[in-house]
Amino acid sequence: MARGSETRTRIMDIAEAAILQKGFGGTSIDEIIAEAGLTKGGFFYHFPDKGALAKALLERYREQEDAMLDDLFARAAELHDDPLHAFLIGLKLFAELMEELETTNPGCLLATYTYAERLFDNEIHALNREIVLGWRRRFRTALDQIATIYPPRDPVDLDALADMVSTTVEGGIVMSRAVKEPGILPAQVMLLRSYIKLLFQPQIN
Amino acid sequence: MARGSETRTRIMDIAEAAILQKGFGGTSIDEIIAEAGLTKGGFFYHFPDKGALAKALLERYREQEDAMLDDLFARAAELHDDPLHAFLIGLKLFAELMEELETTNPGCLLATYTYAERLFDNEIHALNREIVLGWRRRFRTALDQIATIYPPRDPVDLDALADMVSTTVEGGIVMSRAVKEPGILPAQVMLLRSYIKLLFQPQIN
DNA sequence: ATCGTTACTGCACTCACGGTACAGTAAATC
DNA sequence: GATTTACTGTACCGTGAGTGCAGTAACGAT
Repeated sequence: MARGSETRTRIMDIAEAAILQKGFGGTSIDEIIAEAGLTKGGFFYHFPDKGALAKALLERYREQEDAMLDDLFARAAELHDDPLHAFLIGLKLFAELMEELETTNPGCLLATYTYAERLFDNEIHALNREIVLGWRRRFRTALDQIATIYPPRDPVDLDALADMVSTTVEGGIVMSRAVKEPGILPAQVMLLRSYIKLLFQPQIN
Repeated sequence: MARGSETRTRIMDIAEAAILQKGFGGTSIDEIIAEAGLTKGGFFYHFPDKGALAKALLERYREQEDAMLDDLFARAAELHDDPLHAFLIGLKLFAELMEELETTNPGCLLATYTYAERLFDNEIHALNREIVLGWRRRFRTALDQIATIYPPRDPVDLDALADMVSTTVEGGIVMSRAVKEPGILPAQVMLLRSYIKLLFQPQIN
């Protein structure tokens, strides 16, 4: 049992790194098994097809990402009682994190799957949807708490505003990759932070 | 001469529609030539390889997109002399446009290329970079005019703010696709507009 | 009228990649 | 000691990208 799940994990680690660099279609099974030191039969013992590998990676990615966000915003909440300030601190911490991991861009996997071909079945598309809707719920909860205390200075739909966090991250990754400037992603997160601040912070007259 | 360029255009039209739906890797040459009614030899007469087709599509896309943005913000400038209000009108028009073309998402092609595999060579990556930097210059110019009149209420880097337009569009497309709600993209553009408004509009005390 | 170029057709092939099938086997587990 | 787990090894199939090249119909220029 331990021997098998180790191999499975090793396949997934190698595949994830390769896919984030070269895309899903650009990563061949041959290349994965060569690096993992096993044969084709060994690969297909663990995963019925390449799509199953994709799904397993996406599920693992969601768990890791959720844990990361839970931890990050929990730490932010400890630093400040006020929900607005806690959220702003959370976004700052998030921007700093994005600055650190220049290479292994998070969110990548989801966007890779969204954009890449029909190689993916409905299960993957449903999972993709679930992940994004989970982010919406997460940030919506935080924004609800803020909006009850601080009335927004411009009428906004809080679901759309919650989506703006994900939009900024996904868009920031596309931009960072296209221009090859890793600094764009954290800068965009900080602009989102600036908007949240202006939108909710009471004016000092 | 006319006969040849017509075929070339037909190939590109068919390919673009297929790629925007199914991704680059998910679109086969066989399927393109079947729809265009020609043979493999005919395809490779026009394009040395699939990458050359991708490059031609991206170049054509840039021209169309530039023309669209030129027209849109020129119309907005006609509607209002003030650069801030003209920009806000431009973003509104842009959001409305995004609402109309639910199917053929613009920006798609660039993000598709950014995310998709190593199938693309350095020329394509350079072109991708150029396109994004072109957008940065375009919006930076508009923002410069705004900032000279209206001092921003939060210190922001105007290049990053210019990039925020592209980030919002690219991220909005990823989100719309992932959740399968076409309304997300225009909603995100309107949130960007809200930020620009709050950032530059003088307070009414 | 002919010559050369343009824009293909048709065919035959190679290689990479995803995937299938299945027989055999070493090591761990019951 | 028997069974299950986790593979190896080999051989094979279909699809898609791409090559190579000979032939040819249409058209413009001389």
